[in-house]
Amino acid sequence: MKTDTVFKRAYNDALDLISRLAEGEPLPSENTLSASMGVSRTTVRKVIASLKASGVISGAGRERNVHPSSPSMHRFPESETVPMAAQVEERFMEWMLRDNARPGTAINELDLARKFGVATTGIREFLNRFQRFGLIEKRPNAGWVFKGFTTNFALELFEIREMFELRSARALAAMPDGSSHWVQLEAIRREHVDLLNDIEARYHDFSDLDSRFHRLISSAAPNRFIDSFYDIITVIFHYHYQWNKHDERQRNEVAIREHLTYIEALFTRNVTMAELACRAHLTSARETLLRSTSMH
Amino acid sequence: MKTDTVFKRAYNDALDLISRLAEGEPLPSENTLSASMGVSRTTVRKVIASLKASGVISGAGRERNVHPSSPSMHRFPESETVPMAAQVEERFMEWMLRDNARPGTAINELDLARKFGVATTGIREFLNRFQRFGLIEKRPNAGWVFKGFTTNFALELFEIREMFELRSARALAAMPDGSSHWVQLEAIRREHVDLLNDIEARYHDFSDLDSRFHRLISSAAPNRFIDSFYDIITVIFHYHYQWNKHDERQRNEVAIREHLTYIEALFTRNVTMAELACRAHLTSARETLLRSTSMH
DNA sequence: GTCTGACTTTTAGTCGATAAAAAACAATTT
DNA sequence: AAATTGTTTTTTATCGACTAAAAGTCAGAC
Repeated sequence: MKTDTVFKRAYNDALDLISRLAEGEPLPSENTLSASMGVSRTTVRKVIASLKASGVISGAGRERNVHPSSPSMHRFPESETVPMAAQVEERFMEWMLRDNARPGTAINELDLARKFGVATTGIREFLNRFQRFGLIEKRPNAGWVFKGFTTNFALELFEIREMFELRSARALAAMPDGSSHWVQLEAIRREHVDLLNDIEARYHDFSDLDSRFHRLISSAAPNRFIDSFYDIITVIFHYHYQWNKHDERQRNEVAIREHLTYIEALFTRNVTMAELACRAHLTSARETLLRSTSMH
Repeated sequence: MKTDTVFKRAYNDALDLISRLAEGEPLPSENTLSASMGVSRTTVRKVIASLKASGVISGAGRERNVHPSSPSMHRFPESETVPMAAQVEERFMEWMLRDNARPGTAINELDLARKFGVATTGIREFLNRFQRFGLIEKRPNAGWVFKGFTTNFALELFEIREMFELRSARALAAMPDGSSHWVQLEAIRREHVDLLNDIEARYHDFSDLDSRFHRLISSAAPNRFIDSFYDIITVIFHYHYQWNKHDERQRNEVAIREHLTYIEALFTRNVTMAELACRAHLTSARETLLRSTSMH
C-alpha cells in the first residue's frame, strides 16, 4: 500500500507553522494551509483531525483555534517523512559512491529490494529512472550492470556540460540590458560575496548556490534536454559531495572565486572573456571530480 | 505473470532457421542455437521439445533431424512475440503522434492500463522510462501531463542534435587516415548510392540507413550521453515516419543527396566544409519535422 | 572436450489488490 | 456569490505473489 509520508511531513510542517502563532489564534483555512504546505486539502484535513485528537487544535468547522503551548506537540521522526522512492535513491547512491561499487557489478533487483526493505517493483522503477544517468545498463531478461563511477564517466559528463554551459553563457551575454536575468545575476553575485565573507562557517551552503547559479545561466535560453541534463549533474554532485568531504572548504572557496570571475566576465557582455572564465571554472570542477573517481 | 514472448519468438526463429535447411539434416547443437537466437539454452530446449511434439524435429539426443517439409510448421502470430513493454510503447506513441494528443492533456495510468490491456505497473514503468524524451512531465502524487509534440519540442531537440552532430563530425574529420571509420564511411556511402539508384522501390529503407549513418558519425568520439540522445531521436523518427507518409519518397531522396554531400565533405577532411554540409542537412531535417508538428 | 539430460536456484516481468492522496462535487456559512 | 467545510469519487504509490526465462550444476555419453 501507499506510505503516508506525505501526511507525516505535512503534520510536522503544520506543527512548525502553529508554533509560530500565538496561543488561541484561529487556524488558517484549509485551502490556505493546502497551498502553503503543498499538499491536497484531503491531507490537510487528515492532519487537522489528527492535531485535534492530540489537543494542539481545538474547535471545529470555521471555529478552529491553535494551542502552540500544548504539551503534545510531538513531531514524526524525519525518516518517516521521506517517500520510498527517495529512500531507494539515497541508499543506491550510497552503495555506489560510498561503498565504491566495482564497475561490472551485476545489480540484482531482489537482492536490493531485500537490502533496502522495499518491494522489487520499487527497485525496478528506480533503476528505470536512473538509467539516464549513464551509470547502469540494462540487458533484457538478464538484469542490470553497474558501469562504474569511472574516469570515463566524469570525462563524458563534463564534455556535455561544457558544450551546454558555453552555449548558455553565450546566450546570457547576448541578453538585452533590460532583461531580468541581469538583476538575478547581480543578486546571485551578492550571494557569492556574502558566502565568501563567511566561508569558514557556511562553506556547506555552496553546493546549493552552485546548482542555482548554473541553472540561472542556462535559463537564458531554456531547453528541456539541457535542463534535464542539469538534473543529473545536480544529483551526482549532491551525493558525491555528501560522501567526499576531503578539502571541502578550500574546494568551495576556489569555486566561489571562479564563479565571481565568471560573473564579472558575463557582466562585461564580452563573449570571449565569458567563455574563458567558464572554461576555467569547468576545468577545475572536472579536476575535482576526476580526483575522486580515480580513487576507486 | 511473465509472458512467454521470448519462447514464442525463439520458436518462430527456429522455424525460419529450419526452413533454410534440407529435409533430414541434423539440428545444430543446443549451444549453437542458443548463441544464434540470443536466448538461453533453457529456452532452446523448450523450443526443441515443442518442435518435436509437432513433428518438425525427430530423434533425440545427438541424433536430431529436421523436417522443413512437415505440414505442421505453424508460426506463432507476430503479435504474441512482442513483450508487453514494447506493446505499451507502440500504443502510446500511436496515441500521441497519430491521434494528435493535445498539449496539457493529463495522462491517467489506470485509464491507459485499461485501454492497452496491461496492469498499471506496466504503464508506470513505461512513463518513467519515457520521461527522458521530454514529452511528458510528472507531478508527484498527481500523475503525468503530456507536454505536446510541439514546435518548441522540435526546436529544442534539433538545437541539441546540431551541437552533438557538429562535434562528432569535427572528431570524425580529424581521424587519422588509417582509421577504420573511413572504411565504414565508404561502405555506408555506397549504401546511399545503391539506395538512390533504386529509390522508387526502396525508399522505405532510408529510415534505418539514416539512423546508422548518424550513429557512425558519433562513434568517432563515443559519449554515453550523446548515444542516449540518439536513441531518443531514433525512436521519435521511427514512429513519426510510421504515421506521416506525406511526401516520403521525395523527402528521403533529398535527405540521401544531403548525406552524400556531407560524406564527401567529411572525406576531404576539411572541417569547415563538413560543418557546412552537416548544418545544411540538419536544417532541412528540422524543417521536415517542424512541418508535421505545426499540423497539430 | 563438447554435447545432452535432468535437475535446482536465481532473477526478471507481470498482475491484481489495497491504502494514501488528490480531485471533484455538494452543502454550508458569512 | 465567494469562500469554506463536508462528502464521495478517482487516481497514484506500494506491496506481495506468481510464472517465464536465465543461469548454474553435475553426471554420463559420444
